[in-house]
Amino acid sequence: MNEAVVLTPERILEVTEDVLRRFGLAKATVVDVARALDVSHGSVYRHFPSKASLREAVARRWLDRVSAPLAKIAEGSGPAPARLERWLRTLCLAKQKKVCDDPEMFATYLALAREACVVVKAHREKLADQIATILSDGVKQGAFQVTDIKGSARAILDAINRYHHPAHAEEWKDADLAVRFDALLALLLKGLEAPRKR
Amino acid sequence: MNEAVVLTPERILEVTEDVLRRFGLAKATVVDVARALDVSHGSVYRHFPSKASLREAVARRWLDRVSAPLAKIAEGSGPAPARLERWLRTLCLAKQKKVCDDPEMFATYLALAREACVVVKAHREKLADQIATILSDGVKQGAFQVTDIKGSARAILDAINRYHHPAHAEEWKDADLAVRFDALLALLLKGLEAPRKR
DNA sequence: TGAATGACAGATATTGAAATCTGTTATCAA
DNA sequence: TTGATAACAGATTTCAATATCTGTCATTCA
Repeated sequence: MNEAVVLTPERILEVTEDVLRRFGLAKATVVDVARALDVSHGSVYRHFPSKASLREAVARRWLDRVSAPLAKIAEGSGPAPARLERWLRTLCLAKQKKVCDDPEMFATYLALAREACVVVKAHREKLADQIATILSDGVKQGAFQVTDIKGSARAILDAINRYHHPAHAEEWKDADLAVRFDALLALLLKGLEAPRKR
Repeated sequence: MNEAVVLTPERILEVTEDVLRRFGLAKATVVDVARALDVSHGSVYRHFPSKASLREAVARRWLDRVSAPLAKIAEGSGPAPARLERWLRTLCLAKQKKVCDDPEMFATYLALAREACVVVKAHREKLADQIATILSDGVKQGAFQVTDIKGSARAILDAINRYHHPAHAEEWKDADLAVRFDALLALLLKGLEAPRKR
């Protein structure tokens, strides 16, 4: 089964993800990971200086799966308003999907978010950068009137906080979620809109 | 000390608040409350059917102290945009102040919010109603262009979620809080703004 | 020589018994 | 008759002993 496979950080991350999915964050141990890799637990520490940093690396890798497809939308072409709307909807749907599809990894993300972990902050900053790309295009297209691109990008991300931050995941089951989200998007897009040339 | 004072629900709520502040939510018991009232713990159950409902009643009373001053602003007069801004700022400042001034009661509020407690939902609904009052005035004044008053009120409350929801209290210490909040308010107010008559 | 192991110490989690809490009610006293 | 108590049962928490985990490092092996 476990043949002479070279132990790599990537391999450790894969297996750690599996262990987290199986046991949950609270019960998963470095010893579990080592056992699954058929190595001593000391070997894991050659690649990750602590259990906490292993946990962060796994979360970072997992969150990158959320932000990578969004980057494609952000860097796309076409009218900026439609692109921003698509980006925002995609982000929130992706997070909503993760709750159902990958509950234990999502719980890890929630735990890290509660700890104000740098990985979650970096993820948020990456998302804001993507929004800023779209805003910048929108200004060039004359579709958006935005003076502070980065500040507005962050404001938008804050504004939809309730729809993508893991602390609010339970609320994503509310029957009126879509209606409320639509109303918020409409308000934000209107706030970004450049005056119509008449 | 404890003379023949009639045991009333109001009195129980006051003392429960004191017990919560002293011991914190996790350690405070009905027996503690009864002891502080110099009655048997069974007596508390004559007025509140369970520990949970006592906890909720205390939280409701405490949250009413947040929403009551806001109602005064909402029902005030003057230009709706300025009033809405003042209302939003007052809400967020009040919550920020509670974290420092009343940490144990705030922690109780956080715990209830995490449980999707009806008290917290009612609080949120009350806040949205107050925003709707201001929006309605703004529409009458020709300052706001809003088609769905209630929906927009909820959208606004969602938009500032990161600045008033207890789950985000740790983030209220961020150095850039004020700048980010300002940017968000500007965006929201612009989104509400009626077209200028030219 | 670089990677892995296994032993180790201190930290943390688990466990089962004991203590305490929550909610209830028969009884008592005013 | 109403409000309070104290006793009770089942549920939950606490506690101290034990087990396990985290992180480290001397030793071994390929």
